[in-house]
Amino acid sequence: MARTTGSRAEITGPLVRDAALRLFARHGYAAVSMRQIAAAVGVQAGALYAYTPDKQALLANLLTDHMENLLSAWNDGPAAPPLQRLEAFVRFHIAYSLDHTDAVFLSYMELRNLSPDNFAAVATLRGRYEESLTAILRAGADAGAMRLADPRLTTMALIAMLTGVTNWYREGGRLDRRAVADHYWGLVRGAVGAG
Amino acid sequence: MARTTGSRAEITGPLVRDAALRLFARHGYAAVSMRQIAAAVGVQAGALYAYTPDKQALLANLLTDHMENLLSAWNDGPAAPPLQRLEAFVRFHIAYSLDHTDAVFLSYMELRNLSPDNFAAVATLRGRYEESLTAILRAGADAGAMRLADPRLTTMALIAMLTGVTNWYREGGRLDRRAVADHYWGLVRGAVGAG
DNA sequence: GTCTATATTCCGATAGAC
DNA sequence: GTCTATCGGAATATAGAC
Repeated sequence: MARTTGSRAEITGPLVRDAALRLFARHGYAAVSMRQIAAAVGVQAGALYAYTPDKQALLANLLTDHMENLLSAWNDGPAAPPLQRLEAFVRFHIAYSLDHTDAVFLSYMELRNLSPDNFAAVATLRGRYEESLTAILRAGADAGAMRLADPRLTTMALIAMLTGVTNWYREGGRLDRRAVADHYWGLVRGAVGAG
Repeated sequence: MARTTGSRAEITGPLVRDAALRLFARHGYAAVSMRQIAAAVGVQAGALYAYTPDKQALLANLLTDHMENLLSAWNDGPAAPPLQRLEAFVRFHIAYSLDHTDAVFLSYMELRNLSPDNFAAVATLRGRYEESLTAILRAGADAGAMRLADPRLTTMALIAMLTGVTNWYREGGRLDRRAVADHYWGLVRGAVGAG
């Protein structure tokens, strides 16, 4: 995979990020060396420092980008009925998680390896995403379409349940994505008392 | 914390395991050095090798022990009504998870750092625990006490939801353990169609 | 069982040539 | 922008004294 010298900034940058994301998710941030990332890209270790000031910034960048992408991909429809909004959230969260397994895994696995500043930034974004689900639940409870004891606790419980799909789902397995999402939506609907 | 020389095998062994568990959970297996573990215990790094052949075995030992403890702590009552068994499982799983946060976190965070043999051993134990929940769900569905589309998927979903409590619960927070367990049981009951 | 000392390897990051 | 080469330090693990 080694190449002779040459300038390919436009493609090398994303390749570095892709390789780092994959390796960090697979082996853990601390277990992956800059040399391994470089080898996966096909350059020497020193070349990576043209794209990131250091290893820590590389991680922080991956995590904040993931959270921002997640937030901008989720489009709530505040005018729709709460149950419809909730179903959309469930299906969106599952699909997005399965489409970005590495980033999802990394972003609740390596938060502890972020500097305080970077951690705070990611936590804020995550809080905003969680709050968007809480708002749906509150609206549902207020409208009488859902019956739930604690919107905040329910938010945490549901997100953990939905994200957990990445731990066991395998493409080509017994259930396809549609079937999985249908089943999870059934569970969620029951959990919020809208069964 | 450094001590002068002396023989304290009986207490040092557990101290090494405790320190390793805490540090691995906090910072990640790869990020923790044998020197750090030794410093936490109050010995020099070389002394650790009287208790473990290497770092990898230390991790494997912690994870298999955790799974074995979990399995032997859980006592199902197969004769009781399914809903009662399910409630007992929910309360047990939450309580046990909150009592062993570090081990729980570690055991689904550092599986990837196990050798294939050690991984297979842990996966088998985990599978047995999961199966004990699946059995309850099947019994509930057969008895008509629960309404669920897929016992296996429901097992994975519920365990992820319940384990997730370790991500946000804080002692002395807005809700105490009892209230948390009550709310989760309400969510589970709804999810399995027994609301 | 624990210490000190060390062999060996690898790490992140930088310097300077091209 | 990428290379080669290297600095300074820290890692796991071992050897031998006590």
